[in-house]
Amino acid sequence: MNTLELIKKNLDTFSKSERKVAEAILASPQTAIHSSIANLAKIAEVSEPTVNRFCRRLDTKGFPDFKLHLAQSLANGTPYVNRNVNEDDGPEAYTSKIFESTMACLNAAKNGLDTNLINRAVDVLTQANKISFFGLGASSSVAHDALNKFFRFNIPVSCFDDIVMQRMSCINGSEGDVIVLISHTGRTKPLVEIAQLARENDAFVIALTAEDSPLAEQSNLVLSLGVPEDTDIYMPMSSRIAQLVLIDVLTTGFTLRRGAKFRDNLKRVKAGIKDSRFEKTNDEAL
Amino acid sequence: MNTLELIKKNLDTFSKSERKVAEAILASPQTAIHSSIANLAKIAEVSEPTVNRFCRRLDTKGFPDFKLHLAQSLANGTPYVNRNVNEDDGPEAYTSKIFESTMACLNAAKNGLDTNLINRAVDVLTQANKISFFGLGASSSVAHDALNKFFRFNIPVSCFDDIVMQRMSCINGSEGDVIVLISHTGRTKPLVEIAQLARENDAFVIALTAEDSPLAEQSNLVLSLGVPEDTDIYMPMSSRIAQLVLIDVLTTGFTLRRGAKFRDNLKRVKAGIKDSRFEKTNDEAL
DNA sequence: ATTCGAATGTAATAAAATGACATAAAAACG
DNA sequence: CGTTTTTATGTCATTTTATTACATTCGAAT
Repeated sequence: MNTLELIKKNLDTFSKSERKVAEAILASPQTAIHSSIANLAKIAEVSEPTVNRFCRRLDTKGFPDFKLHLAQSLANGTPYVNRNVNEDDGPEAYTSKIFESTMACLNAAKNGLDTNLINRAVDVLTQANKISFFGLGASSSVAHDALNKFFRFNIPVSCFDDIVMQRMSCINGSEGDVIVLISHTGRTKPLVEIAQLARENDAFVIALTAEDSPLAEQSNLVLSLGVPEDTDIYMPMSSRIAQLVLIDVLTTGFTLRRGAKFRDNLKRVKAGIKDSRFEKTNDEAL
Repeated sequence: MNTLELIKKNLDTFSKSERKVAEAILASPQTAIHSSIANLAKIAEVSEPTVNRFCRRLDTKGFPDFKLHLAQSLANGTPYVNRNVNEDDGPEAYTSKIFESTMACLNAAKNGLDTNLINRAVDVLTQANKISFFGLGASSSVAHDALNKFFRFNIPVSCFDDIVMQRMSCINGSEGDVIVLISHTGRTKPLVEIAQLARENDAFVIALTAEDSPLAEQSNLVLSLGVPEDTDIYMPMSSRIAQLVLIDVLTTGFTLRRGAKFRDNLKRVKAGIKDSRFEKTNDEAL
């Protein structure tokens, strides 16, 4: 855990002098990591061994080791705990807060992912006869994005954000079809019904959604992003970014699995859009 | 700059013994930060002052200071320099590489952004009579996403990924219209033409695109993400994520600017989708 | 009020880092 | 090709820094 947060959290478990040390560090972490133990002791108005004991209490080997941990926690982007945007933030402030919280969220998502499940999902996708991506509302753009990526593999792939089309597509389904359903909450009724319908028609259902949600229960394979969406007054932001990155991961896994043969396909698609470009075209998507 | 990368880059500027130190550190940075100077000297098979001199050469005050820098650079997500996916990566490997490179990319984007321009863009958006988001190909999902966000503000907003619709929409435009064009390269011909057309019809054109691109030249305001897209054989991934986060930033700026009054609107939209959900509905998007 | 135990500080010790100097290696020059 | 000069490296002494052992103080409990 972030050392700085750890200190903050344990403030009341410290003794009087140790708290002085804690406060001196919190007041200026940057000073702390560049001070000797003697210097920090003077700043905190305690003795040197007290500082040392403080460090040990935080599960470090001693003062130098503690400085290392602290330095790392300072480097970690989010120096202070609360990164929520508030009313009177200026452009500078809210821009970096949003970027930082998105990064933190991706980091959390990364750590919470089960790579075995990802591998399974890639397995299933590579063997699919046809792949469909469905999402509603905010998740529909994630589905579109997935379409845009998978379509380059030159395999049958579709994407609908219209519930009627989704239903029809499911009904016409058959074994070998893979349906990828995207929903952050996993509680969107129509989508849960789609999952049922798809399975009744022998399709394989992969869900990008929350664990233990109704949608998860109806799916064959669940890729959950343990992103505790900050239920602030704004809208789902980070969670969706994490979904997109997960799509990137699946796409990459797919590409690797299919091997060199399929990489040629990508090149062909890219070449195809080349002449709709101005010169100096470096080959990626529009 | 990242200390580890710095060492790697300057490998050939070091002297023979110093290179030994560099290699010992690169071989196991984790060991390095937990060693004393004596220990590291022994590992690298050099004398202690050599290690010290090595540290100074990297613009640090000495060995302890160097360890601090190194520790920070190790904490920064990208422990090793080359984070590109390669053929024989397993799920574990490519998953974390993609997440990490996305995070690194967001960090770069964050640092490269001009918050003054963001503020201007928010200004323009709040004063718009009508906002349109246009993108083609991979960027169309970004446009969709923007639509999904801005539509909640209860203002006239549209989004087309069809070039004909985009043209028509521009032709019907008038002063007070704001067109947001999204293109990573800024070299997609049709979109550049749209920019021209829009301006001829007195619309204000905001471009999310590369600096100094044809599209940038045709726009009133350019928000550029200095994301040097890794032109590997895969597809644009990180750059698009950065665009999405930028949309998040604009949305947030918009919300803050409009103040409390408009936040009620958001609540109403959320309430509106509530009954299409299963119980335990926490109010965010689908 | 007294005693016990925890918390803190003092001073000695050990460890680590740095500086000064000497030597060895390499480069430049005749 | 040898000599000189420069640069790089190592040895050893010094200083700084961290840690340990022990003494003292403070505060709570009896």
